[in-house]
Amino acid sequence: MLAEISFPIPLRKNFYYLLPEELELNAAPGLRVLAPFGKREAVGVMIRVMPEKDADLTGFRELKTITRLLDENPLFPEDALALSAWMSGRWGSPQGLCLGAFYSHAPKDPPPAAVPAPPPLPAAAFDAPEIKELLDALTRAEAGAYLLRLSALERRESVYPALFAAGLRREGAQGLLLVPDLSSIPPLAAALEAVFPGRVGVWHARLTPKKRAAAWAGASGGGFKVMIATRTGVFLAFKDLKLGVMDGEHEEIYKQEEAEPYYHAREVLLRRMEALGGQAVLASPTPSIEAWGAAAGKRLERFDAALPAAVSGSGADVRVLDMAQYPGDILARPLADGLRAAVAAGGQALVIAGRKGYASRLFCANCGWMPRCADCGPGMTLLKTGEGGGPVLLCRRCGKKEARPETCPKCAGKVFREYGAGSQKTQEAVLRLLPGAKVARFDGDVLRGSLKAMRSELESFSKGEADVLVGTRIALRELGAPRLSLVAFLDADADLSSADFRASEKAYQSFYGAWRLLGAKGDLFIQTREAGHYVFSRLAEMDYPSFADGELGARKDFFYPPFSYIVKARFASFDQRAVDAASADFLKALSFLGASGDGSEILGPVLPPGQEKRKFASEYYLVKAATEKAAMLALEKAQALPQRPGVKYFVEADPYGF
DNA sequence: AGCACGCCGACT
DNA sequence: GTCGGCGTGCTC
Repeated sequence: MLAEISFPIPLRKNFYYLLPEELELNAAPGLRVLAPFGKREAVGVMIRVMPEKDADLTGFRELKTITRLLDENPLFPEDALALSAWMSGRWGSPQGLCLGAFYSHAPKDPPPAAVPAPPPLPAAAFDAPEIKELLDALTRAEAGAYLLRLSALERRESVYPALFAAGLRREGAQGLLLVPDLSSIPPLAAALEAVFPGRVGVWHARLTPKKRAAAWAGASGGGFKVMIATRTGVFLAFKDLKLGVMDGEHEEIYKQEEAEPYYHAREVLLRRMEALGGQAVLASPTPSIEAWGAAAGKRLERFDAALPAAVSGSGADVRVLDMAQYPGDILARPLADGLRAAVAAGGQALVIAGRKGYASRLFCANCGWMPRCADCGPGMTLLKTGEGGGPVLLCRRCGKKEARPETCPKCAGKVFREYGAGSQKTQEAVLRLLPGAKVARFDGDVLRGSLKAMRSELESFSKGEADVLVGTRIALRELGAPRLSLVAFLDADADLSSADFRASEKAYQSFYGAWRLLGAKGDLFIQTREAGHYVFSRLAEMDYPSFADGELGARKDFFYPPFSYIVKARFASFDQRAVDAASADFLKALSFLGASGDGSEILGPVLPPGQEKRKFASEYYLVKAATEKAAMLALEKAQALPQRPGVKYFVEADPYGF
């Protein structure tokens, strides 16, 4: 007999091996095997066992023989092979790498047959009346997929333990709680410990090898009742996974696109829980429009956490400041007044700068002209310190530097103003405004400088020692603040001006997140030069469901997800003709889409601004496929395009970074 | 991804 | 004269 083996390597093919007779009886799909591979031995996963005559062995020099089986039984009770095959087709990474995501953390030696489970302690009941209907559904049904819209003041620490207490009543049933970032783990783990003492596991990428092995054993052996994990936890093997909960479902971090295998943890979780016949809950105060649409289309059942009547209707005041009225100001007058008042009253303020450092944009005070990179297009940022000590303009995309212009090339004006400010410059501006205040800073620079410096800045704010924290957006996520009474976004436009169809959603979500952080009262300031944008007009109500309904309608009108599936294909070369030829290949290979009559379409070519002047040609297309199946076929065809010399190909399903 | 082979630069 | 850079090619 032969065995077809998949290895965790970036190759889209599997390998055939001879299966020794003595292994035949124990061989089965889903088992890990050790096999000679090139000049080494490698661990692969058995895809199937078949008679020799079924394999196409033309052109083979020799067949090697499986060394040994690493597992007695498959590590996954569900069909991990089918899941990884779907994952491979959906996001385009080779199946071997997708399987690797499931199998790679397993210890190489077969896990002991009987894992010593801690004596089961009685699970404490945990009540959360505001989500009673969802708790009832979790208790009643075996299978199901739900969307939980958390209200503005809901605490995750009270809601999630109740979910698991309701969903995991059966002895042996296990739960998985996915969280977007490490800082969420300790408080949630503590809250879950109250319900399942001694039976809560933690999983994230930075575990030491020993802890990693223990966590794996606890999940796969059934010892842990609940595993709380970051993104990769969606691939952990469980003995009896019954309930998967995703916290902060709208967070982009759940989409892995920086390294293969590519996937979206939300989609993998839903698919996996469906395959297991279990339950999934997507939870967020601001659900993604994809999840919102799935609920509207009944793929998810939606529950809204009810606000206690006493607090509904209250919340921080929202002030959108049109920066056209405050030219050149870092802190517009109303914000400056608000900051003074907040600190004077003993409150804390969080100020979110657009970028780190000193960076800002330069514009002509007379005509509004802004310098752009002559080579590649984007607006240039102003740095205080060039090599000669004077100010220089920097292109963030290609790194081009040039001197700050003396006169405006458009109107010959000599007066320039700066717009926007980095965190460092902002910190100085805040110090000038509030001479006696303690101002901490938290951004990428501090982060990279040292972990200790970062912690101390953040902690001084979280403990209430600092009055103001100036940071970039990451500060929002890491934050605890006892007396927070003001949050300000100094430059809200950066996100909105992009080509990303999710730009409005993302912007609204981050404003809403900040508003939520403020709690029952306080001030949220948003500085913008696009005050007319509809995101701002909708902010006053702070009514996420109504915003999401509107956004979903727009997605439908423009045929974007969740109404279509996107595949992005980009071609780049120094030779424009080669790019044209690659584009022609692409359009020809994808011509089946137009013929299908299901509404699928191809958008493009999209050229980066200023393309004509550049020596490097680049363009992209967006395939909007009507069905997942059509998208997967489009992805496959785009990946199979003939490689033209000198052309770089970037093909991506379900892109988030634009 | 590993791991080897392969052909050009600074060193015990 | 060797060690070592990473380009290219292959893995049933």
